[in-house]
Amino acid sequence: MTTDLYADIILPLPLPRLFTYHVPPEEEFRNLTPGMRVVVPFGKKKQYSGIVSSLHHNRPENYDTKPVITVLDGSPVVTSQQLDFWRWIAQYYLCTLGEVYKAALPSGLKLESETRVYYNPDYEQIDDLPPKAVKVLDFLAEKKSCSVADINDFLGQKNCFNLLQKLIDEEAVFVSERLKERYRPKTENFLRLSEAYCNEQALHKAFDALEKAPRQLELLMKLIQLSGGVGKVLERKGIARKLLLQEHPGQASALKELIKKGILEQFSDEVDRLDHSEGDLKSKHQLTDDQLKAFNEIEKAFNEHTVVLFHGVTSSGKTELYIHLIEKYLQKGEQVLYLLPEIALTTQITNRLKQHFGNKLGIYHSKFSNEERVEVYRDLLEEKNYQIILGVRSSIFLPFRNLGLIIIDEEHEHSFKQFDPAPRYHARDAAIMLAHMHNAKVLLGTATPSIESYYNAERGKYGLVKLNTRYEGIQLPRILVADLKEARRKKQMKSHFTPALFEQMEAALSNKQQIILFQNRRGFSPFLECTVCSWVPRCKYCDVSMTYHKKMNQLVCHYCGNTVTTPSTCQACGSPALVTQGFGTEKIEEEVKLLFPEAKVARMDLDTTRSKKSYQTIISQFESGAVDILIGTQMVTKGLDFDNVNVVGILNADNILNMPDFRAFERGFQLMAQVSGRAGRKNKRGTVVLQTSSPEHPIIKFVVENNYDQMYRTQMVERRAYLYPPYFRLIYLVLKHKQREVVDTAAEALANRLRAVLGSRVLGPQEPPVGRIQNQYLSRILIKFEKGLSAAHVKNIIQEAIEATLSNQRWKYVTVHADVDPL
DNA sequence: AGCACGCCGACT
DNA sequence: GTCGGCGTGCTC
Repeated sequence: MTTDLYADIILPLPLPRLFTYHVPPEEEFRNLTPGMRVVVPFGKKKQYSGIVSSLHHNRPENYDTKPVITVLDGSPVVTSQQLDFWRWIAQYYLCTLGEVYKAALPSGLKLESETRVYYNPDYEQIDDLPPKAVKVLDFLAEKKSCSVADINDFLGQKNCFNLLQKLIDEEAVFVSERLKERYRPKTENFLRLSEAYCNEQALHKAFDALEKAPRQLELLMKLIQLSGGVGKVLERKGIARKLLLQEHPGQASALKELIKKGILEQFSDEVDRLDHSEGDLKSKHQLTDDQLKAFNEIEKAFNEHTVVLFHGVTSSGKTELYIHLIEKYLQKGEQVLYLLPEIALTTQITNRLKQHFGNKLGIYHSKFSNEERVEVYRDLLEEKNYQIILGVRSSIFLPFRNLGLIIIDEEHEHSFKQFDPAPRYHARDAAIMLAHMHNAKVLLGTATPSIESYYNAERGKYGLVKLNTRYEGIQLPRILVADLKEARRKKQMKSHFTPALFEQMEAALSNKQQIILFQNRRGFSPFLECTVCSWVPRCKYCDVSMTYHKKMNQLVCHYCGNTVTTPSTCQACGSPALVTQGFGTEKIEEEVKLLFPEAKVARMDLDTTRSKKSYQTIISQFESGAVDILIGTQMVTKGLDFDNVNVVGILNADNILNMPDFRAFERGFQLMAQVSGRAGRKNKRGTVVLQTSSPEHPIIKFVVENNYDQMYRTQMVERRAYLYPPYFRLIYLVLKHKQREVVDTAAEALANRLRAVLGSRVLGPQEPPVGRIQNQYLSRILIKFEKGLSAAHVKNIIQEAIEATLSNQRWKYVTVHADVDPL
């Protein structure tokens, strides 16, 4: 123990430990508290902004500490409750705190270290320099400073390091690490009366003076009007320049004159990027009797349970019920988090909530810019406007102070689980933990509960409330099963359409009704194939065939993003006979256009909805009736309500059901039930045509009967028999290395080590479906263990086994990551 | 994960 | 002879 102060810092790195720095005695660090951001040196020249995890007086024994350089905050940006939550995530999902930090803070609050190069004005050239160096020096002399990347760009080469080193040795330039604050508040120009004119008398004088300048007078009058009258304008609150000129376009010069005369003054101020406008707050609808009954049951269930599963059929008006519930919590002064899967967060739902809650509603979404996300974060931190957050997965990391309720809509959705970068967390499960920490309630809402949640509800861990009637008596759609095998045998198929679907589409089009076609593209994306030798183009870095994108005439690897232009000849045999295989939404779109040349067709999938705007455009086009047929992937199933859709076509149910995954049937049921729910609105019963080669498949039957319970029971029998969730827990361990041989032996060694303790609960190692990604070979171990075994205990065993295996010189450079509760 | 150091092949 | 490839090891 010393009197010196040390800080354990969380750095945004996938390193397992925290790093200890000493805190200098200066005044600046007097109020240093866990949760504040600090800048610390790391390695030879890097600087990072880290989060103070804890402060203590224990001097580390084995190394000298470096000092904390600066504190970035006057008060913590991460609350102690959040830190506890981070620690739980890291421990439960077997990842580092640094990885959680990276995922939890909007990148605008994470600083980036950037090497700056500065020109030395005192430099006098003595030796001769190579011409390139002179060029760089001239460039720098003009700009004073720039980044290393800028010099590379300027020279048009990849690496200028040697050149730069020479210049540094010459003392012609110097470099330093400068941290760049990435978040800049947005500012706007405002106008107000200048001090000198800030009384009625002076104002009258101004009016007189402007007698001969009607435009300027007009502007002044407008300013007064916008301020809310003469009395108000004297308060000098400031009116946005933009707003003032909006009504008097082209009068910037008149405005300039007013400023020059000293009547008005212009100043800039920070503005919110987010819309706080109240709009017309609409009062909520009355709940129907059935909804009200469900509402009361939910309230009652919350008395006994933290989590309640709300199983309401599609179109039962769940959102309306949520609104009533949210209001209750707001009245108690508590915050509400409303979680939605990424793809479901459409303007439809945001508008609806905005109408009810106005500026109390904050939206947190990946399609929002960094700045916007920082503003939501800061707003919550400072407890300003927002009491409800409508957000995606990552919004569980926002700094809630007083969370009362978390609604997780479409609870069954797989996109709540993060896959690729760690932390591989499930937002639903993590949110339940978060609720426990805040003593809040959780409502899981869905028409097709996940087996796990339904199981928890059935055995009494969660409360369960059902709502089986659709809003305004809308009938459930009629589901027709069309046999693909039979239609093919009888040669009745029109490309991918059975007669049944084709007829329904024709009928709908002639009745001016809309159609949604659903094609699940996963595992069936279009690729190129040589008709002569069957060669298929594959990614250079990954073990997958490349996906063909017609619009861009490119082949794209969906694993690493590598793109190449489509080859015109086969790379194996030189034949030009390359054809596309497989069909995705793009192919369907093309066919529909041929089959229904009169109809207007739109496509909605990952490719067409990259931006916030394009997504919106497609939806509003369909809403307005400008589009007759909408073709899409999963996206079309989520949270969209259209009034005029009468036919929904599921083009191929088999490729959902035939996925090599124990959840394939559950998923298939959810998907088909959800798509079907899009059919039929107010006064007409919709039709769903379900095309399949196995019409007798039990899941197809359950979908037709809308029989969730039966589906659940049959699935539970299988889950028990084959030791799957919810009876068992799963953890995947994925090993990576750039040599096949090294990963394989490492995985074998790790599996054996685990087997020594866990026995037959350890399966594999096995090469995953895609065995190589970005030139790294993969191997996977599955650990399956019964609910009775302590998960924490198993995780300890896993961590020790990984550590022990990697300590062997041979496997030193193998990386291992865990996927806890994989989907 | 970066990033530097260090030890070997292909170029002025 | 150097440039620059990537294997190895470290970061409080």
